[in-house]
Amino acid sequence: MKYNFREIEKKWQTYWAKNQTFKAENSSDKPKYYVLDMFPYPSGAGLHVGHPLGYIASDIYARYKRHKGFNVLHPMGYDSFGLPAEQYAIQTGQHPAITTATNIKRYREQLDQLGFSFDWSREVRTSDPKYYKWTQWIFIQLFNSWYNKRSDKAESITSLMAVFEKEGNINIQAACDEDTPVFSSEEWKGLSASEQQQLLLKYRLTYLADAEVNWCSALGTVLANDEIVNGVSERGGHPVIRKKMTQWMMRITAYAQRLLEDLDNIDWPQPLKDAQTNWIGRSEGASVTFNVIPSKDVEALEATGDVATSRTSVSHKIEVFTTRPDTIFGASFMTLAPEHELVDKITAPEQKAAVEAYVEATTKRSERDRLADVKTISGVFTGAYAEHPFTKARIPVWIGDYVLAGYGTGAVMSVPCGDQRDYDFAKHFNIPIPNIFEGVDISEEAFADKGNTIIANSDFLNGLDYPQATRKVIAALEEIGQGKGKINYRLRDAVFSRQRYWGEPFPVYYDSQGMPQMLPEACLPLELPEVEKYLPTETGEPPLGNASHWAWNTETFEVVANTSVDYATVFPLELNTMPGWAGSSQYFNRYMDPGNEAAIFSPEAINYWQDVDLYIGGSEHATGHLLYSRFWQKFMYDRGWAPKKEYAKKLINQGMITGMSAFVYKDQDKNVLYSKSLTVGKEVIPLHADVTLVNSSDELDIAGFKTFRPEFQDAEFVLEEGKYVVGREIEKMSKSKYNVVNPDQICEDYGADSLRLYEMFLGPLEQSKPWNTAGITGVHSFLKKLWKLYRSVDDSTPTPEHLKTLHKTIKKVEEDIENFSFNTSVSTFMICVNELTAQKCTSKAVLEPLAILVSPYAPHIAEALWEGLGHTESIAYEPFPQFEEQYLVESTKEYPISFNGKMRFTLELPLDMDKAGIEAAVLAHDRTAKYLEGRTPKKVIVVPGKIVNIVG
RNA sequence: GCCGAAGUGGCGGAAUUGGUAGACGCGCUGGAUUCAAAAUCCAGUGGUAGCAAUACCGUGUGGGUUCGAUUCCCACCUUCGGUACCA
Repeated sequence: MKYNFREIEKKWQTYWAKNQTFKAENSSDKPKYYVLDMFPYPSGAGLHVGHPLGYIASDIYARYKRHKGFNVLHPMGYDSFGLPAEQYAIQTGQHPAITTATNIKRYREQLDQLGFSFDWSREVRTSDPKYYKWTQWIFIQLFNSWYNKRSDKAESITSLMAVFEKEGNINIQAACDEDTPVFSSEEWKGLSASEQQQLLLKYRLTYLADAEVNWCSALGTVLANDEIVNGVSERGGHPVIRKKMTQWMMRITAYAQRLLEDLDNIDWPQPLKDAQTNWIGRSEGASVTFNVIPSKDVEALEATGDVATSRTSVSHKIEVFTTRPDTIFGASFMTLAPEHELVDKITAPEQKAAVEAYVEATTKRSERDRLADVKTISGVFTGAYAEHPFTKARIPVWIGDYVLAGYGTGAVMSVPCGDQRDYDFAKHFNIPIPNIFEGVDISEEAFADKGNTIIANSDFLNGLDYPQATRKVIAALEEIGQGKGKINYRLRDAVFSRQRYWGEPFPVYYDSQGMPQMLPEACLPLELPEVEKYLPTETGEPPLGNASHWAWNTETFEVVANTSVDYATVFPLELNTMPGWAGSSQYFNRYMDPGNEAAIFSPEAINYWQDVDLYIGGSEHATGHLLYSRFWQKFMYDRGWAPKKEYAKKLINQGMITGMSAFVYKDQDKNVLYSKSLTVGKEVIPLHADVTLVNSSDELDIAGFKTFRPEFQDAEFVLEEGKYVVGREIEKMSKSKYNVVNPDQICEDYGADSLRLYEMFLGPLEQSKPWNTAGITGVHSFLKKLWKLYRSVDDSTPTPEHLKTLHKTIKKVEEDIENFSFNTSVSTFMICVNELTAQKCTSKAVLEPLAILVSPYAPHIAEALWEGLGHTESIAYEPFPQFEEQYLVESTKEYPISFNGKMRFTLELPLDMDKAGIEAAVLAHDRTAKYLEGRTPKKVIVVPGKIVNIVG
C-alpha cells in the first residue's frame, strides 16, 4: 500500500479534533508542563513557511512531554487587535472585526492542516470583549496601585491614601513623578477631592501625563520607542516627530531594577537578556546640583574678581546626572538640552537671540535628521554661569543638542578631559580642557578609561582611583547638600495611549472636574463602539470620537455610579485605545482559565499551572512584548494574583526563515533585461521577479514573467547560453518581494509531516536560514521508506543489530529533543530507517517504539503506523521508549581513555577483553603509540565503561 | 561607535568534556530498471597529485597552548542581528 499522506493526515486531524485528544485538564495526577507559542497577529496574507517554524518546534516538544507522562498545556490564540485591519477599514470601510474574523478563519485552516496538538478549547482572541474585559480590568488595577519602594512592590492605592491622611507624604518612598510636592496630613485633608486625585495620579502605576511622545501624523497616532525603527514608524515607514500630548502612561520604571535583576533567574537566551539589559540601561553615578550665578552678579564678579559675592544671591539650580562624579574638578562648562526648562530663565539678554534661534532650529529638525548627522557639533552659550560646588569657580552654561532632554536630567556637567563628546564640544568652541588625570596625554582625545584612572589637580581627590574618588566625592556632596549617589535608568515610562480605533477602549470616563475615573468593574467590558469612519474626527479627536453609541452595561453603571443622568454627554469617555502590547501582556495566564467570566483566572487554575515552562517565539519582541509582559506579571505577583515573579522559565527564540528573492536586471534607459552575468559594467536596475517563475538552476520562465509584469511584454531579453539567469539574494520573506513560499502548496505536494520534518531539518532552530523547497524530497522519501518498513510486521525476535539501531536512535532522539536540536534527530531517523531496511527488520518489538519516537515530529504517519500495528487508541500518550545501554554495547564496548588526566580518546574494544588485552589495545592505538614511544606505561587502570588511566 | 551571534565541500548543515572533520539531506556523476519518462534502487562525490595503493593540503586570517585544536587562548578580517550623542 502506498504512503497516501493526504488521506492519512486528513483522517487523523479529524480524529484528534473529534476526540479532543489534546484537551488539557486543570488537574491531573501527572506533573504539569506548559508549552507556549507567541500567538500570531492574523494578517491578511496568511501564513508563509516561515511562520510555523516555532510552532512546529513547540509542538514537537509538547508531544514529547505528553509521551513522557506530563499533563501538557499547549494553547493557541490570536493577537487580533492591530493596525493592518484598521488601515484596511480606512481604505475599504469594512469593519476591522470582519477582516479579523476572516483572517482568523484562514489562519485556523492553515494551522490545522499542519497537525498541531493545540488545545483549541482554550483559544483566546485579544479583540474579543470577553477577553479584553480582563485587559481593562488589569488597567483598573494598575490605576488603583502605587509602587512602595520600602516594601519594593506594588500596593493598593488605598494604603497610600491612609498614610496621606495620617502623616502626608513626608515618609513615603514611592515611584512617582519627579515634581511631586511634599505635603502634610493637614495639607492633604485641606485639598478638594479633585486636587487629591491630581496628586494621586503622580503615584498611580498608570497615570495621565503630558508626555513628549513620538507622533506619527501619517498613521495619526503616537508610537512607542520600540515601534520606531531608524527614526520612522515600524509599520509603513512614516516619519515620526516629537510632540507633547496628554497620554496614559505606564509606570514601568518602578520595576526597572527588578526587571533587570530577575533576568538572572530565567533561562532565556543571553542575547535577549542583553537586549533587555541595554534597554533598561542602568547606570550608577551621582546627581549633582550646580547653583546658577544670576546674570546681574556676573558683571560684578568680573569687576571685583570676588567669587564669594555670588553666594548670597543664588536663584536657579541645575541638576545633572553623571556616572563620573570623580571627575567633577575637570568640569569646565555645563551643557543643557535645548528643551531644558531653565534655558529661558537663565539666558542672558545679550545671548537671547542666539539661544532662541538655536532652540528653534533644533525643534524643527526631525529626529531622523538629528540622527543622520550626529557628527556635527553645534551649541550656543547662554551667557549664564554656574558655580562649581567645591572650587566655587564660575562655569559657563551652554546648550547643545548632544544633550538629550529625555535622559537623566537633560543637563550635564561637561568634563572635556574625560568624555569624548564634551572634549569635541570644548575643542569646537575653544573652551578650556583642564587635565585632571595623572600621567595622561589629552592633547588629542579624552581619556575615558575609568579602570586606569588616578585623579590629579582635584583638591581632596588627588591620588585616588575611580572607586575611591567616587565614594569620597559623593560623601562630600552629601555633606554640602549638593548631590548624592544615584542610579539612573534609560528605561522610560511607557506611553499607553493610541489614537486608533481597533484596540481596547480604556475603562475610563472623566468627571465634572475633568478628572479620570475608572468604570466600576461591573460595567466591564466597555465594548468598542461602532463608528461611521475610522479616521480622527474633524476636531482632531481619535476615531472613537465618532462613536454615537457606546455598548456598555448602562444599567449596572447607573446603579454603581448612582446616577441616572445622560452620562454619555455628562461624562465624556476616554477616546484613546490601548496599544498593541496590552492584550499580549497577560494572555499566557488567561489560557489557564480562558472561559472564566468572574475573574481573569481562578486561583486554582493559576496555582495549578503556575507559569510557562517553555516559551518559543521571535527575538524581535525583546524590548517590546517580552519586557512589558514581565512588568505586568510582576505587578500581578505583587498584588497577589499570580504566584510567580516571572511567567516563563525558559524561552527560545526561533530563527527567521528568510526568502530567496530573484532579480532581473533592467537597463536604466532602455526596455532591455540582461541576464545576470551580462550586467557587468552596465547601469541596471534590479527588479524582483516572482520566485515561482524561476527553476532550480536560476533560469527565468520568460513567458511567465511577461504575464507577471505585462510592461515587459515587448522588452528585449538578453540571454546567456540560451537562458535568462536571475540574480539571487536572501531577504525577509514578504509579499512585496515576491519570494513568499506558501505552506498550503507544500502540504498538498508532500504533506504536513514532510513539511514539519523539513522545517526542522533545515538547520538549528535558533538560527535564521533561507528557505529552499528543493531539499524537501529528502525527508519526503524518508517518510516513504518508513511507511514501507511497516508493510510486513511480525512478532519475530529482534536481532542484537536491530536492537542496537533502535536504542541508538532512542538515545539520540531523546537527547536531541531535550537540547532542542531537532535538526539532527531528523538525520538520526533517516539513518535508523536505512539501517533497519538494510537489516530487513520486521520485528514489532522494534517498530512499535520507533513509531512513538517519530510521533512528535511526524504525528500523522505515526498514528497511521500505530493503527497498522493493531492499536485502536491514539499514539499521543504512549510512554516514550527508554533506551538501554546494554543494547548499545552488544558487540563492542567504548572506553574513553584518559592518559595522565590529560590525554583522552575512545577505543572500541570487545566486551570480554581483559586488562592485559586493553593495555595492549591502548598501546596498539596508533596515535597513542606515537606519544608513548620511549615511555613505558607502568599500568593501565580500567574503570569499566568509564575511564582507562595509563600511568606512565 | 557600543552590545550580541556567526564564519566548515557546489548548497543546508553534523562532529559529546580537545581525540579518525565533512554525519544526514540536497545537488552532481556513473550504473540498474524502463519503449521512454517519472518513481525506485546501487555506487561515487572536500581539494591537489597519481592508473592505483597512497601522499600532501584542508573548518574566515595570523599567532599561541597541546602528543593532538572546527573545539581552548590572543590579535585581526568578514557577515548578520540589536542599539545608537545615555552623560
